[in-house]
Amino acid sequence: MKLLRVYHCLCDATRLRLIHLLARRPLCVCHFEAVLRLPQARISRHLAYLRRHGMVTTERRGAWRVYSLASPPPPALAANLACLHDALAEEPQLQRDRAKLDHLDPKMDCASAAVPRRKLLRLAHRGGRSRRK
Amino acid sequence: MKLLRVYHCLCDATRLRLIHLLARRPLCVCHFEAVLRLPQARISRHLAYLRRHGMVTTERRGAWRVYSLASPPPPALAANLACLHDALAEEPQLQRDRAKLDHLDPKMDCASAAVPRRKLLRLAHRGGRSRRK
DNA sequence: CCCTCATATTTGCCTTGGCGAATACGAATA
DNA sequence: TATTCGTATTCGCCAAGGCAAATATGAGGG
Repeated sequence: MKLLRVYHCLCDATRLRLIHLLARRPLCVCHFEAVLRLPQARISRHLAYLRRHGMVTTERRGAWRVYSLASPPPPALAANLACLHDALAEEPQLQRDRAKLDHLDPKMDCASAAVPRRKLLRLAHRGGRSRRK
Repeated sequence: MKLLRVYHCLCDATRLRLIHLLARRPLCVCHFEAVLRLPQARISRHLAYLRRHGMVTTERRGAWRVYSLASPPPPALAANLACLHDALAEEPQLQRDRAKLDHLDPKMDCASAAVPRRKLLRLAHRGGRSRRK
C-alpha cells in the first residue's frame, strides 16, 4: 500500500517539518539548518530518507543541493498535504517554522538563478538569534 | 505534536485496516478476524496500540469487546479520515475489507443489544471462503 | 593543487515495535 | 466448579530506524 510509505514519511517530527517547508517552495539544506536549527547530519539523513521513498527530488546547484517535493508528488502525499492544510496550520511548531522561513534573508534564495555566495549564506545564520544554550 | 501520534497509528498496514473498518461502525475482535483473516493475537495487539494512543475506545459486551473510534476522535485523526476518503477508497486492500465487512452475516452484530451467541458467531467463519494454504 | 564550504555517509549504539507461540484471564455455560 | 469461548498479554527474537560523532565527497575559490 503506497499510503503506508507516505505515513512512514510523515510520522517523524523532523521529516514532517521538512515536508511542510518544502510544500511552500524548494529549499536547500542550509535553509533547513537556518529554520529548523537542527544538526546538519540529521537534516541530510531525513532528506535522504524522503528521497529514497520518492517524496522529494534533489538537484545540484553549484555546491548546494536544492530539494523539492517530487513532481508529480505521490498522490497520497498530495492528498495529505492538501487535506491536512488545516491540521498542519494549527501545529505551533510548524507555524513557527513557516514564519521563520518567510523571514529568511531574501538574498538567500538558492532556487533563483543567482547562486548565493558563501558570505551571503552567513546572513542566514546571523539572521536568527544566537545558538540556544 | 499530536499529528505524529496519528501518523504512527496509520503507518502500519494492520492498523490502517482496523481504523478503516472502525470508521464504518464499532466492531469486536471476531469481526476483524473474520474480515482481515489475520491471527487474533496480532489484531488484539494492534487494537491495544491504538487504544494506548487514544484512537479507539473499548467496551465490554458480555464476553465480547467492542471497539469504536474514540469520541470525540482526535481532531488530527478525524481530519485524516475525512480528507483521505478518496485515497482510502482507492486502496484495493481496503476496498476488499469494506466489501467483506458489508457482507458479514447480519446476525453477527455485536453492537446491537442482542449479544450474539457462540453458534451465531460461527456463521462469520463459515461465511468467508476456507483458509488459504 | 590545496583549502574550505555545503552536504552526504558511515559507525556504533539504543529504542521502538514487528512477529508467532504460548499462555493468562474473565464471562458464560454446562 | 470445570470447561470453553473470546480476547489480552507475555516471551524471545529480530529488523527498522533514531541519534551523535566522525569522516568522506565534490565543487569552487585562491
